Order: sequence, then C-alpha cells, then structure tokens
Amino acid sequence: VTQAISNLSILHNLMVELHSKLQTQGLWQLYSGIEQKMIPILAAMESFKIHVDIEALKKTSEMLGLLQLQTLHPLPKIILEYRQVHKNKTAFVDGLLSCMNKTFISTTWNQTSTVSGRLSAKHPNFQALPKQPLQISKKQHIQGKTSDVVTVHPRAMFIPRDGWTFLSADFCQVELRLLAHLSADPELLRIFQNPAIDAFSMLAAQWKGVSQDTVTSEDREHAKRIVYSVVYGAGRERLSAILGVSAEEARFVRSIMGRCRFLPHIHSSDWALRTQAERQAVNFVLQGSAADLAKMAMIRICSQVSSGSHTARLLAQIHDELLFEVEMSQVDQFAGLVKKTMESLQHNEDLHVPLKVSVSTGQSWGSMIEMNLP
DNA sequence: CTAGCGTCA
DNA sequence: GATTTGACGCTAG
Repeated sequence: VTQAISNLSILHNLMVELHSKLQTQGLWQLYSGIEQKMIPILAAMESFKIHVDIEALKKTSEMLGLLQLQTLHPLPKIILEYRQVHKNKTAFVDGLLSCMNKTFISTTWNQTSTVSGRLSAKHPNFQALPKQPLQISKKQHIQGKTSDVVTVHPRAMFIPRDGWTFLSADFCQVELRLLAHLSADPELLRIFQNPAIDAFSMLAAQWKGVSQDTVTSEDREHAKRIVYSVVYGAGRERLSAILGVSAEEARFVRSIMGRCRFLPHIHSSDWALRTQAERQAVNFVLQGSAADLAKMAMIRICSQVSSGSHTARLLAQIHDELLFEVEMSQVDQFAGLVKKTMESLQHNEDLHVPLKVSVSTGQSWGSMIEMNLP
C-alpha cells in the first residue's frame, strides 16, 4: 500500500510539473482538450478488427502480379513506369547534365559531413550512382506486345580521356576484416588468413547449400547484406562487449586512428535511444576505421604519385574503392603500386588480419574488368 | 543493422 | 505559392 501511495505521489508530482510546463507554453488546452481525449479513442480503434476479404485480396495480388499487362487497364502500369522512367531521367540524366561543365563533371567532396569520418559527395553524388544497368521498357503500346527495352547504365557514362584508362582498387570486405582484427575472433581470422577465400561467397554457398562456384552475384550480395545486418544489429550485445564499446564509462568510441564519436545516449534509460547508440557505437568503430584506412591509402598513393614518375590521377573515392585515371603505358606498373600500398597498410597499422585489394581496369566505369595481379 | 545524397508527395 | 520534411530510391560496409 505504501508503495502504491508513493507511486501515486510521484505521478501527482509529474502531473503538476507537466501541467505547469504545458500551461506556460499555452499547450494545456490542446493537451487536455484534444490529445488526452484522443487516447481512449485510438486505443479502441486499435483493438477493433477490420476484416479483409482474403479471396479478393488474393485475386488482386494475382492480377497486379501478372504485370497487369494489356488485360484490364494499361493505366497503372503506365503510371508506375512513367514514375520510374521520370525519376531515372531526372536523377541520372538531368541531374548529371546540371552538373556538367562542358564535357565533364567534377563532384564536390565533403570532408566534414559524416559522423563516421567517411567522405561524402555531391553534385553529383558519385558515390551513389547505380551499379547495375537500369532496364526500362520503352514503348508498351496499349494493344501491341512490342516491349522495346532500353537499358541505361549511368556508370558507363563515365569514361577516361584519350590514351588513358580507368583503374579502380577495392579493399575487399574491409569492415569484416576490421571486425576480425578488432574482435580477434579466431574463426574469422582463420577465414581471412587464406587469401583465396571470398568470405561472402563462402557464406552464401553455405547458406543456400550449394557449391561455392555456383553462387551468383545476387547470392553473394544477399549474404553480404545479411552478414552486416547481423554484425550491426543482432550481434550487438556480444560485439559491444568484444569491441569494448559499452563496458567503458566513456561516452564515446574511437576508430583505429583515434577518430571519435560521442554517444550521449549510450547510458540512456530510454531503450530505443540506448540500443540505437549501442549499434551506432559498434558501427562507428568499424565504419570509421575503414574510412581511416581509405583515407590513408589515398594519402600514401597520392604522395608516391607526386614524388615519382607516375601521372595517374585519383578521380573518386567510393568508400572502399579508389578510382584512378592512368596513362595506358603505366597501367601495369601503377596497378602494382596501388595494390602494394593499400595492402601494406596492414603492417603499418599492425592489423592482425591481411588486407586484400582487387584491381580492375576499363574504358568506362560501367565496364571494369578485374586484373590478375600477383 | 550503420553511414550518406537526391527525389518526390 | 513557395518551402520544408519523411519516406524511399540509390550507394557503401
């Protein structure tokens, strides 16, 4: 009973406090007259059931699923397609055109706009151009079955100047490797010790129960999504302990290079805020450390270029990927330099896991082919 | 799950 | 009538 009285007393104090706050802001009327009265109404609404005609739903779903081709109405498809086409046009054609300067673009790179230390790009956002070609059906005549398909590949629009070629260098599974290093998980470390293994392909193969060389790029991408979801979401509790994230009294975390992120809600009593801060903490350590590595790679490579005979230019950074433009005659040599410099960051930073870099070249950013390097 | 930017409604 | 916002599109891990 005394407990109940004490609780009531707390409630009362809260009420008085809230009342005065609302009143001073002129919100009391709104609160008591409208919002408070809404509560039981909404509660009732939520407890009621609105019945669904399952058969009709199934039929509808079937109809829409059958691409609602020329049967019934062509309009919905046309609208949906129009929206997609229009969006693609505005985003990847008009958007690009508005950034054009004669025959080229040069995007703006933000150095201080992310919490993790990553770069961001705008005008255009070179880091978010579609990877896969977009397919849009061109003219779907109302009667005719002529479905002309036009495919547009935004990345293929970017080409090197005459006599030069694109060369891109990619840190393979960089955040996962950093996780292996920072967590010192023996299983993960063992996987990465073998340079021939592609961790995501392996996991995809296990996941779907097929042999590893039948894994499609979609399967691999799927496995990758799942792995990162687990690492940054479900695996949070175990990970935060391993990465020493929440154990500390400190209200911030650091990347391998000491970049830090403050997490004011890490000890919040609000579950949503606190768990979000925990996920952000785990993510920051890995994403921020990966950003550190990428930036160091950029610095080291560019310094070698400017002090040597190479004429290569760094055109863009897509987080774990560096895109260069290289004179044809220097491609092979430069490829070796880039790969070596990037992979040697392992030793410079005393990582307990090897770094792997894959290098590809091409005559457009949409058609890069991996090089075979030692 | 975590980071961004750009396009709508 | 113009301007701001939240959802979703794409990217990266």
